[in-house]
Amino acid sequence: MSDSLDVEISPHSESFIQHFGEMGSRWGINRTVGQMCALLVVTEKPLNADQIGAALHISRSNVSMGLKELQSWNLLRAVTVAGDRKDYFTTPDDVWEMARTLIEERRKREIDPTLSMLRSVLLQEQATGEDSYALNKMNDMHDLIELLVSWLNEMQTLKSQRLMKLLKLGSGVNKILDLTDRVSGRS
Amino acid sequence: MSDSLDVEISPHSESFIQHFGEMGSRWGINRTVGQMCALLVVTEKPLNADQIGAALHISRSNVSMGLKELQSWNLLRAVTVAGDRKDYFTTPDDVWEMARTLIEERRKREIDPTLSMLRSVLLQEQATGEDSYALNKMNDMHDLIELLVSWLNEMQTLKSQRLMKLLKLGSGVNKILDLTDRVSGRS
DNA sequence: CCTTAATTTCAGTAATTATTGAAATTTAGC
DNA sequence: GCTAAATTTCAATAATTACTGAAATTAAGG
Repeated sequence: MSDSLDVEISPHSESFIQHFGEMGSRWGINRTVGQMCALLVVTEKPLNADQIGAALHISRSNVSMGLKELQSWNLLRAVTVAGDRKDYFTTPDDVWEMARTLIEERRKREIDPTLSMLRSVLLQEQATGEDSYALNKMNDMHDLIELLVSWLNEMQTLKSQRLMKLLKLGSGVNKILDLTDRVSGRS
Repeated sequence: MSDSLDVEISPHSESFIQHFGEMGSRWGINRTVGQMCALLVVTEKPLNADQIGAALHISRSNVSMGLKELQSWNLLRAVTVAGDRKDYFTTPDDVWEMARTLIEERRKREIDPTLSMLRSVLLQEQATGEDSYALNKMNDMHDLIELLVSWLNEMQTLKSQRLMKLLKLGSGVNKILDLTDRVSGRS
C-alpha cells in the first residue's frame, strides 16, 4: 500500500536538514547522506525510500545507496509495517546512542587504520637504528593514539548516565586526581 | 642559496607518508596536504617548498596551496635560515601539541557550526509548539553537543602531563566518581 | 512457482575537487 | 627604489566523487 509521498517538513527541520547536507562534506560523508540522516532524525515516523527521495528531491537509486551508507554507519533502524511491502527506516531515538555510534565508527575508520600502520612499521624496525628520528616520531604517535583509543573504548563501556556525569564534571576530575595523588604521594 | 632538492625518505617514512595521503580523504583534507604534513612530521630538519614538492612529486603551486591549508590548521612552524631567502617549514615537535591543535581545529570546523545552527533554530522557536518532535530532537542534540564541547574545552586547559594521567586512568575515574557519590549521598 | 512490487546494481553523465603552469605579486638584499 | 628570487594567484584541465535512469535482482503474496 503506497503511503503519501508528501512528508511534511517544517522550516526549522528544513534548516536542520540543509545544515547537515552542507556539513556532510566536512565529515567524510556526502551531502545527500547527511540530509537523509537529518531527515530521519527529525521525522517521528519511519519513512520509506520513496518518501525520502520525494522529501529531498533525489532519485530512488540515490536513496538506496544512501541507506546502504547509513547502514554501514550503524545509524539505521529498519521497521516493517504490516500490510506494506516497503521498508521503513528511522534513526535511533536516543541522541546519546547515536553519538556513541558515530564516535565508534569514526574511530574505526579514521584512527584504527593509522594505529595498525604504525604498529606494522614499528614492528619491522630493523636493529640498524636508521632513520631514528622518524621512527621516534612514529613511536610517540603510536603511544598517543593507543592511549586515546583505549580511553575511548573504556568510555564506551559506561552507561550514558554515567558518561554524562563524567562530562559535566569536566576538569573538575582534575581536582579529584590531585587529591588521589596527594594521598598516594605521587607528583 | 639553494639546498639540495633530495630529501632522503626511508622506506618506513615512505609508508607513513603514503598512509597519511590515503587517510587524508577520510579526514576533511586532501591527499597532498596529508602527505605534506606527514613528511614534515618525520623529517627532522625544516623543509622549503621546493624540497617538499620534489619529495612528493607535486608542483610548486600545489605545495604553496598545501602550506596555506596546513597553516590554517595551525600545524606549521615557519623557520628562517640565515643567508637563505626561502621559507622553511616544520610541524610542532610534540605530538601531543599537534593532537590538541587537531582536535581544537576539528571542533571549530565540524562541531561549532552545528551548535550555532541549533541555537539559532531553537531561539526562533515559536510559541506555537508546532513540529515539537523535531524541535525536541534538536534540543537534545544541542544539549549533547554543548556538553561535549565544554568538556573538550576544559580538557584543552589541562597540561599534557595531566591529560595523559587522566586518560590512563580511563574508566577508573568512574570508581572515584562512585566514591564521591556515595560520600555526598547522590545516586 | 508465478507475478508483481520493491530494491539494488551499474554504466553513463554531472558536479565537485585537486592539480598544474603561467602570470602576477610579494619580499629581501643591495 | 631596483632587481631578482621566492611565493601566490588563477584560469585551464585532470581526477575524483556523486547522481541518475534503466536493467537486473530480490522478495512477498497469492
